[in-house]
Amino acid sequence: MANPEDLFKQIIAHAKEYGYVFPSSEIYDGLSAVYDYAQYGVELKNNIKQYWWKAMVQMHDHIVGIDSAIFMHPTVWKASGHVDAFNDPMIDNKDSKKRYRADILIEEYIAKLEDRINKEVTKAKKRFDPFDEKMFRETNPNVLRNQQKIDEVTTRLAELMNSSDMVGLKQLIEELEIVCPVSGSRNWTDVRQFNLMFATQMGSVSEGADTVYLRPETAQGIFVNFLNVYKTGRMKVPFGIAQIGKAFRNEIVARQFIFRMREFEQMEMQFFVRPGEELTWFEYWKNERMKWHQDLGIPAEKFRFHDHDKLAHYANAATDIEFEFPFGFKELEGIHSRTDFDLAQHEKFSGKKLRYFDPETNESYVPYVVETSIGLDRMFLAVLSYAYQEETLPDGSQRVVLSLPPILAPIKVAILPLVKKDGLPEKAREIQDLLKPYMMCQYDEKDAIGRRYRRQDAIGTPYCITVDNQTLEDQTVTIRERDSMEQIRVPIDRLLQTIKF
RNA sequence: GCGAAAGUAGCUCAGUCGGUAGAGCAUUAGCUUCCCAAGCUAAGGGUCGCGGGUUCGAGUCCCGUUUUUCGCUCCA
Repeated sequence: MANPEDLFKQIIAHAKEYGYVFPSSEIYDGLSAVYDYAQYGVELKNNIKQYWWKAMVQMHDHIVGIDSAIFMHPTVWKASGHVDAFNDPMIDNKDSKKRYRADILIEEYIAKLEDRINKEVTKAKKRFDPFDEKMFRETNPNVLRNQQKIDEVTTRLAELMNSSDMVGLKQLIEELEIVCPVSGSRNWTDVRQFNLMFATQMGSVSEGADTVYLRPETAQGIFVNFLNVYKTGRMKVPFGIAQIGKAFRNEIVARQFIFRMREFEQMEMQFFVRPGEELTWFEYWKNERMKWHQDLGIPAEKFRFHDHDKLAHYANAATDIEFEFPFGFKELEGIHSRTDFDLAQHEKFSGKKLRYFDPETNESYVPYVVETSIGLDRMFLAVLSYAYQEETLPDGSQRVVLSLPPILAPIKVAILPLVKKDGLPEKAREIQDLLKPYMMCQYDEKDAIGRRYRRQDAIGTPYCITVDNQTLEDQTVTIRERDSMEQIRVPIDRLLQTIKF
C-alpha cells in the first residue's frame, strides 16, 4: 500500500480526475487554497448536508434551522471578540525564519526584567537577616532601575497595542535590542497585522461607508437571531438552532487541499440550555455527534475525541472529534460548552435583553449554549479519503473504488445495457425513466460492461443495474453491488423496494 | 510568510548536445462483445504554468513570478 503522503496525493488527483473537486480559476493558474466542487462533488456535498440536516433538525422536535446572511452588523464582531482576537501583530526573524507575536516578544522581555529583580531579591535575602523585602524593593538601585524599565515598557506596549501602531512596535523591539530566541539575531522584518476577517465596504458611497466583514463563523448568525426564533417559534429551553453556511477566514497558511481553506462551509447547531445543565448536555451532544459519524458505517477507530486542556475564554468545556485523515488525526468537528458568553456579550453591545423566561422555575435568565460545529469541507474530505480504495481483485486486476456510504453517493444507480443493440438500450432507458424521480441515475452504454462497472466504482456508485436479453423475456434485471461486486436478479417492478440507501 | 521539491495533452510520463512536441491510458465516433478495464478503426486534444533575458534559434540555459505538495510558523 502507498505511504500516507502518496495516498493523499492520489486522493486529490482522483478528486480532480473524476469530477469531485477542481482548483478554483484553474485556467488562470488557480487561486491559492480555493477549490470548486465539481459535478459529483456537489452531489456528495449536498448529500452530506442533507444527512446532517435530517439528523439534527428533522429528527429533533426541539431543533429548528435558519439561514442567516453572510454580512452582519459590524458590532456583532466586536461583541463576539473577533475584531480584537483576530488582530495579532506578527514579526518574523529573517535569520531563523521564525515568526513571533510582536507583543509576546515584548512581554517576554518584561518577564526577563522581572526575573532579574527576583534574583536580586533572593540574593539579598541570603545576605541580610532580618530582611525587609518591601524596603529592599523600594530602595535598591538595581531593582528600581529594572522596575522603572518594566513600567515604562508596559505602558508603551499598551499604548502601541491600543493604537495598533505597527511601526512603533517594531521600533520598541529594536530599541530594547530584543533578539530572536532561536537565531539570536536582531534581523527583524516589519511588524504586520494579520486580520483573519475579510473586510469590504457596504454602501455605494465610500465616504462614511461602514466596513463590513465576511463572517468568520456562522454561530453569530444564530445568536443574534436567538430572540426572534425563541419568540416566533414558541421554543422552550432546551432547544437548538441549526445552520449550514459559508464562513471566511484569511488564514496565513491555508493548505492541505480542502482541509483548510479561506472560504469554507460550516454545519453548526447551538443548543440553548438552563444554566448549570450545560455540562450534561455537553456530554449528550458528544455522544450524539460521535454516533452520527459512526452511523455512516465508518469504523469507530477512525475517530477519537480530543479534549481541550486550554479552554477559550468563552468555554467551560470543549472537545474535538478528530478523524484519521491521510495526514493524521485532525479536527473534524468541535463540541463546545460556550456558557452564556455570546448572548451576554450581545446583550451588552446591543442593549437588548436576550433572556429566556422559564415557566417551570419562574425565572428569567440568559441561556447557556452547547455548540456542535462541523466543517462541511472537512467532512467531505473525511468521507472521500475513507472511501478511496485501491484493490487488487482475485484475478490479479486492479480497481479503484470509492466505497462511499450509499446515502452519500452522488450517483445511486447506473443503468447499463449489456450490449448496445437488440433493443437493450431502449429497455435500459425505460428503467432509467422509472427510477429518475427517486434517485440520481446515470445511463452508460459505451465500452465493455466490465469497464463501465469500473467507471462507476471510481465515482462511488453503489449499484449498477444491467439489462440483458433475459430482461426482454421476463422483465428482470441484475443489480451489481459496488463493494462485493456480487449480483442478484430482481424484477423491474421491485427495483424501487430493493435499492436501499 | 520562510525553506525544499515539482509544474510538458483530462491522467501518468518521455523529450538526447539548445534545432518549431511524443507515448500509453482517458475522451469522442464507429466496429466487435451476454457480466467485471487495457480487441479493431478513426478523430479531437498542448503557446511545454506565466513573464522576461541569453541565443540565429529555448520545453531544454539564466532571472522573476505563480500554483501544488512537504517542513517551519499560524489556527479566537
